[in-house]
Amino acid sequence: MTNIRKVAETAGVSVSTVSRVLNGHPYVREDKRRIVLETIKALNYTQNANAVHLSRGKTNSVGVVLPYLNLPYYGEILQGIAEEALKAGYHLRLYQTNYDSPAELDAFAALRMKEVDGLIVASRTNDLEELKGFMEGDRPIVLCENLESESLRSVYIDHYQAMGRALSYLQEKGYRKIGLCIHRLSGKNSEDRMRAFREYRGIEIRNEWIFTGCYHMEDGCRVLREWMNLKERPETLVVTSDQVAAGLLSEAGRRGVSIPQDLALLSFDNHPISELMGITSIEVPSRSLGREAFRMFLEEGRHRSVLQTTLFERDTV
Amino acid sequence: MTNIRKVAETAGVSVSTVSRVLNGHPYVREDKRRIVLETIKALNYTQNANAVHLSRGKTNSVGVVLPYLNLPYYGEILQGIAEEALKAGYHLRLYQTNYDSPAELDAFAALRMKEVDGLIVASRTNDLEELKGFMEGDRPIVLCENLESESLRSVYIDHYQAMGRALSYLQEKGYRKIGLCIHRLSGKNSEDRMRAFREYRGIEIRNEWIFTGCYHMEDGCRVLREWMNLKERPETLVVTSDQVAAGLLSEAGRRGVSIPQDLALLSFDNHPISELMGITSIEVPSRSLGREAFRMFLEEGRHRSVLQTTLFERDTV
DNA sequence: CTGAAAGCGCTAACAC
DNA sequence: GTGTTAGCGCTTTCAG
Repeated sequence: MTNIRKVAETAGVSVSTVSRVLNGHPYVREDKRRIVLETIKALNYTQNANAVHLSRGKTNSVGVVLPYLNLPYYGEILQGIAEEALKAGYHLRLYQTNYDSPAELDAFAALRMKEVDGLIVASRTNDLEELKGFMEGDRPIVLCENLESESLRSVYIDHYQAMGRALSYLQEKGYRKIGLCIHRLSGKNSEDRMRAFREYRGIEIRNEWIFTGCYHMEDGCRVLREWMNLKERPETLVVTSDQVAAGLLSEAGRRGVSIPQDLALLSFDNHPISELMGITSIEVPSRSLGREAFRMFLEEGRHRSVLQTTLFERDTV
Repeated sequence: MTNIRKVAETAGVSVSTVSRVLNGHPYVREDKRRIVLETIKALNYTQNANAVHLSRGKTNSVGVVLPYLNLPYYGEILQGIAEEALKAGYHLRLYQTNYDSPAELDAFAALRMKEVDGLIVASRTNDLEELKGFMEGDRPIVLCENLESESLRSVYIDHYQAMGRALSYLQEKGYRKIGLCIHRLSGKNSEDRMRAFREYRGIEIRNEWIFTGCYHMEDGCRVLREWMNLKERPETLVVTSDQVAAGLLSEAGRRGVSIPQDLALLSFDNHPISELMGITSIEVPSRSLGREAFRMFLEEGRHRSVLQTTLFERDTV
């Protein structure tokens, strides 16, 4: 167990001198610095991160809270966070929650326990007030949702606006009967989308045209079959992820449903698959969302940031 | 800054007693236990993880080293690891490397610094010998590649065998001229695949039929165009990921190339997209790979484990 | 059952 | 420039 004291002793200097060269502090004579460096190498010494963290009171790492890892949307957010973290010399601790409340609280507990310097929450299931209880003075929490708060930081896409835009685009194209494929009904982002959907005027919507639990391609296939079994069908579906839209589209091909003649599809994300399959999609800049979330964690001051969406017209509307 | 000592003082007991109730140790009288618990709640006290880690010499977390986060293969591995880690009460530290050598070494440095209790390496770029230099007595390193080693642990898919099987399947189907789409040429897994490809007898292969840098759908599109520009074309392509095969397939549709008549495709992964698009694919159980990797990190004893692949015949061969 | 005290390994204020 | 030393907050012998 070779520690800083041993290095100091064998190098014939004090621990503080060793600490200074370790941390690149000034005021160390060149010859001492050199002998310390040599001793470190000779003893094959490495700092103990936990001791450093304890002493410094921070860990240079940030926790990322997300429900699933195998969904492109979260993969991209994570990638964006990772890119910025790498630049800033931060590391990521992952809290994959499956929207399980205790698993999510775990991440917040880690914050209080000073295991992470801050938290980026890509999506959550716990109540905001509950979560606020875990706040620690200067340890930022960034949420990827539209939020007004003194204490929390928020990077988001205006899903209310994006949904409104989707609907007005469909309306312009002459569609009236509109259905929806959505991940879940709870959660700020989903609620914003739902609200926009329900409040929009001049279209026909029905509860049985709203399909929830749509995450993967398979869900898209399932929804198309359900759509076929409907007595009264919507003419078009707004789909909150490209993966699901891809499932819908390909199942439609198999079942002889013409897109967009029988059913139009307007999707969100604009990931490569939508371009590949010619799916009209509204880009949600998830990678940028991740990047921005990390920057917001790092920088003091900014507490709120909106990212813009872009419509890509292709062949499914 | 409410710490264990303060809790002890206000509860009127010693720090060790507080520590005992904190850690659920036996031999604490019920009334003391209760008063400690109450004081903890009253003072809104939380343990400092870094102090615990320092004192215990372990962090209950494992580092995961992988090149990219937005590739389904790695997403699934990560998901598998996360599932098992959750069960075991471990946390994940992410080291996303982009196959950048220093970024990868960072993870190994963290191991030496006792920031993680072990490492799971999904894919690496550094030399094995170099990495071994970072080994710490009892801190396991699990690599997702075929490896014989006393010190390292290995969970893998036999890519040599899987490739051989792919080729013999194609051969049975009457194909002779075979090309290859592969991620990269270096790396144990890729080398195993390449070796199987080169050593296989009775088929025609050419260097210009080997396409590297194939990760995403877009790469598949690109490769199809390159294939079209070839004077002499292979009749079939073995593709090391469904995403890339999907790109090839859809670009083929756009360019009027018939699959499998003009070009057959045999892919790896068997992720949902291959089922969706009817791509013949050899299942690589990446989720299980992740799960198994974590178990191997945790359990003493087992040092080597192979996972089997399964062929799913569909419409592209 | 309980407490005192010796670490765990490092940082940084302070004195020289 | 350099060394001494008091923390950082917790765990865990060891003695009682």
